[in-house]
Parts: sequence; C-alpha cells; structure tokens
Amino acid sequence: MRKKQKKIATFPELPQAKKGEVVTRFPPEPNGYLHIGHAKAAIISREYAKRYGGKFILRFDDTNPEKEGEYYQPQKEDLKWLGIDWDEEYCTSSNLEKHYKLAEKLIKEGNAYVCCCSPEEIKSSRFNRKPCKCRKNSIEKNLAKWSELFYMPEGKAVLRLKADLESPNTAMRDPTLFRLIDAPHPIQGKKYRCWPTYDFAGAVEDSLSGVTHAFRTKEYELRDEVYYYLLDKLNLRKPLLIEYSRLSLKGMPVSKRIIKNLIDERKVAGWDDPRVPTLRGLRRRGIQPNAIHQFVLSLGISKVESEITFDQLEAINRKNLDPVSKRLYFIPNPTRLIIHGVSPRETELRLHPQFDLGKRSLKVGRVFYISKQDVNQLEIGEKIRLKELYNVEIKKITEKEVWGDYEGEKLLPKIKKIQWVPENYAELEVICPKEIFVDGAYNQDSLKTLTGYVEKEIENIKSDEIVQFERFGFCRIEKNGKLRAFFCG
RNA sequence: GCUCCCGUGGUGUAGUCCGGCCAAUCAUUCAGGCCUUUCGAGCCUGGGACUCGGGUUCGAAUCCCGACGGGAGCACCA
Repeated sequence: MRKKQKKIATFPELPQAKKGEVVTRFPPEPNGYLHIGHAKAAIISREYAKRYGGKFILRFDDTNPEKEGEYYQPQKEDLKWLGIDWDEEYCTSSNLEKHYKLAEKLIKEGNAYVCCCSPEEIKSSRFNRKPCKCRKNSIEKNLAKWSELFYMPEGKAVLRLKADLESPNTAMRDPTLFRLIDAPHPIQGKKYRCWPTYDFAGAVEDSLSGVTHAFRTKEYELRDEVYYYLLDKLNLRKPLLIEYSRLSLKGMPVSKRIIKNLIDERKVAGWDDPRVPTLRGLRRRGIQPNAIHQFVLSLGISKVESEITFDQLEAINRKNLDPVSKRLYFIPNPTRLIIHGVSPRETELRLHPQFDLGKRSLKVGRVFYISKQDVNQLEIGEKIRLKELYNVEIKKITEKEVWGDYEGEKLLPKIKKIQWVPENYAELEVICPKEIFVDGAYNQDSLKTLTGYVEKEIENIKSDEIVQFERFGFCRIEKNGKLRAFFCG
C-alpha cells in the first residue's frame, strides 16, 4: 500500500565517463575523525564509481608525519558506519620509493631542482616572480644535491618543480614537491624523512592508481594547473579533476580546527558531542547514515558556496525514521492527573500506528502524568482523551494536580488526544542539541536538557535505537551506564 | 594588493555548455486545509527567486562587457 515512488536526488552525469571504467577515490588525511564534509567527499566519489560500475579506492594521504595520528582505524569505522565500502585501500606513505624515482626523473629532465633558500627567500622570490640562485643549477648538480638532500637537516632544503615563475597563478611559481620531516610516521616510523607534498603525492597517486575522475573541494582550484603540468612532465596519465564547494552548515562548524577549539574550551564535550557535525556526533544525535546519503545527494556537486540549514537533514531523517520507529509516550514537565470513577486495568498499545512493530502493555490505575504544556491548555468541564485509553472530563486544576472524571471509552469526535504515563513510570533526561553558534557567537543554550517521565517500556528499547515520543519527536535512546535520550526532530 | 571561482525564492537545488517548449524544477521552510486516537508521516492549496546595468538577438536565467556582492588561493598543510 505504501509504494509511493519518491523522487530521489541524484548527481548529474559525469563527463568522459565510460561504463565500467570509472575509478574514483576518497583520500583523507588520517589526522582526525571524519565529519560531514568528509562524508560529502566520500559519498560523491563512491556514488559515481557505483553508478558507472567502476572502482572506488580508499587512500590515506599520510604524507605529513607531523600531523598524522592513529586515525586510520577510526576513519574506517566512521566510513563503515556511513555505509561506505571500498574496493581497494592503501596508504600513500607506502609508495615513497616510487615517488623518489619519479622525482629523479623530473630532475634528470630539468623539471625540478633542489632549493636551499630559506622559506622567506622562497616566499619573496615567488612574490616578485624572480628566480632564486638555486634555479639555474645544472641537472648534474641537482642530482647530486637530491641524493644529499636525504641527509640534510630538516628545513634546510626542498625539491621544487621548475614550472613558471611568471605565472599569474601563484601555485605555478615553482611549488615545493618534497620536504624534510624528522617526526616519526605512524606507520613508517623513522624509515623516511623526505616526504612529498600534496601537489606531488596527490597528482601522482591519482594517476598511478588508475583514478579517472578526481574530486576535490574548490579551494584547490588554483592547483589544477600544477596537477596537470606535473603529470605532463612526468608523462603520466591525467585524471579529470572536478571541484565542488565545501559543505558548510548554519551555526555548526565543520572545520576540525574550530571543533577542536570548542573541545579545548570545554564548550562541547568531545568529538562525539551531538552538537558537532562529526560522523560520531551525528550518530549520537540520531542522524542515520541513509539520511546523510540522501542529504549529500540533494546538495549536488555545484561550486556555489552555500550555508545549509540543519533542518534539511533532520527532515530527511524523520521521514526515514517514521515507518520504522516505535512509538512511546514521554511526558516533559509532568503534572499529576487523578481520575475518579475508574478501576485499575491492564492495557495493550501498539508500538506503531500503521505497521506491526509489536505491542507494549501498561498497568494503569487512577493516577497519571500529563505534560504541563497540555495542562495549560485545559479548561474545567472540557472532555479530553488519554490517547488510546479513555475519555476524561476535567473537574479541577491546581498548580500541582489535575482532577478528572472517567467519561467512557468511546472515541468522541474533535476532542484533544494527549499522551500520558501511568504511575509506574521511568524518569528520562532528553538532550536537545541546538546550533552552537548564533549570529557568530557561542550559544550558551546549545545543549538544552529536558526531564520528564516515560513509559516503563523504555527498558525494552535497545541502546542506540531511535523511537518516536508521540507529540514530542524522534529521540535516540542511549544506555551506557545512564539512560538518556537525544532529540533528533 | 594580485589571481581564480561563484552569484536562481528564507534555505538548498535543477536549468546555464548547445538562447525559444522557463509566465523557471524539486526539496526544505513558512501560511492555510485534508487525513490520522501524534504537534510525526502522508495528501492538497498558497506565498516566495534568475544580483544590478548595458550590449547582441525576433527572443537571454542561459551569450558578451562592466559594476556590485560572496568565497578561495598567494605554505617546506592537505
């Protein structure tokens, strides 16, 4: 009966794409947990590989030992949770020998040179478009210096591409290809100390690993020229570069740096704080992987820089959750309700109004709890219905309690139906994450906590399960030591 | 400062390459209604946009020029 075919957002066709011959990659630097920006990158690449029946590679771009940490495994966990699988996996750091050979080729053909100038000198000669003294060294001298380079102190020299110092594109003014780093590498340890830069490693790895379509964010656009120029000099196949805009969310920092600051300042609890758009944060908040996929797909791959509101993701999430989430009653700000003229009973309620998700049974007496918000709307003499139970006529309302009379079982038209819990309830804390920044300033109320009563049935809900508290919203239940719920729409 | 990229409703997005079928798509949001023992989901109706100014053309969201606005890069980070 519910077969309604919903339009699912898709990406546009890929240029120069042949069925079965598309190879894409996701190349994170293993220096932290994955966030929704990474998810966008991974989903775009993965999606296209799948669409054209091609191959998708996970490549760890771990070429800066100063920054890399032990995040290979956590990042893979994040990807798996997201529902991303890959056909191949490797680390750029395991290909350094190949990189050295290619560097040597560049030098031999006069396309790269060892530069011993200070960073300041390099910077100013770039700015002034003037060659430095190292640039005119002979090929023989450069080859000699290249072999010496491996034994020079850190920061003493670099290998530079001999490109175009006159270029209006600053990225083309002899970019650095290799530099010395003494910090130990998380996998390679102290085996290497001459490491390729992004410009070199990224282009070379894409080409060598067979990538046909390489996606990256817009801020790399100026480096396209370097990418193609370098591969041209190396006589390597050129993948097609495609840029898209970076994902930014309103009031929610995606940048690792800003999230780290928030953690350091104790403004958020950690990398899995529900206010933060790391995959771990989103997971705790109750955002499901399929919603993230649909969300990313709906954004497309345009280059327009935009600030997306979180409610779009929540809306998708809710729709996915609706048919599969159990319904329970939760009462925020509970107020006691005492009924006259009824005897205790046991009742069974469906866990979902349309689908068979099972039932829960409740023992009810004369005492109930209903929410303060509902009480505020009540009038003396009004008939209401305790949802799925029976009707009640309101007799008396005080600050602390409400009294009512039993008014029969028959469903009356047009009366309020409100949720309730019996006296045998469980207490529950509901965490409601809000935007971290409002008008650029930290939002003190970004993590509201609400307490209330919930049905005992909550004990049968598994940790991590998402339920819908009727007339309240969807919440993810967490039970690690402490019972808590996280509001997700 | 220089260079590059981008500019469609409140928010995203399709359309822009190859001008007409675009009095502009879809989603979300907002307003109202229907359905429903939920303020969820579903259904229906409505509001709301081609940054501006020139030009080319019978005709421009689409092409050209200029302005304005936003973003990025100018690292021995990725």
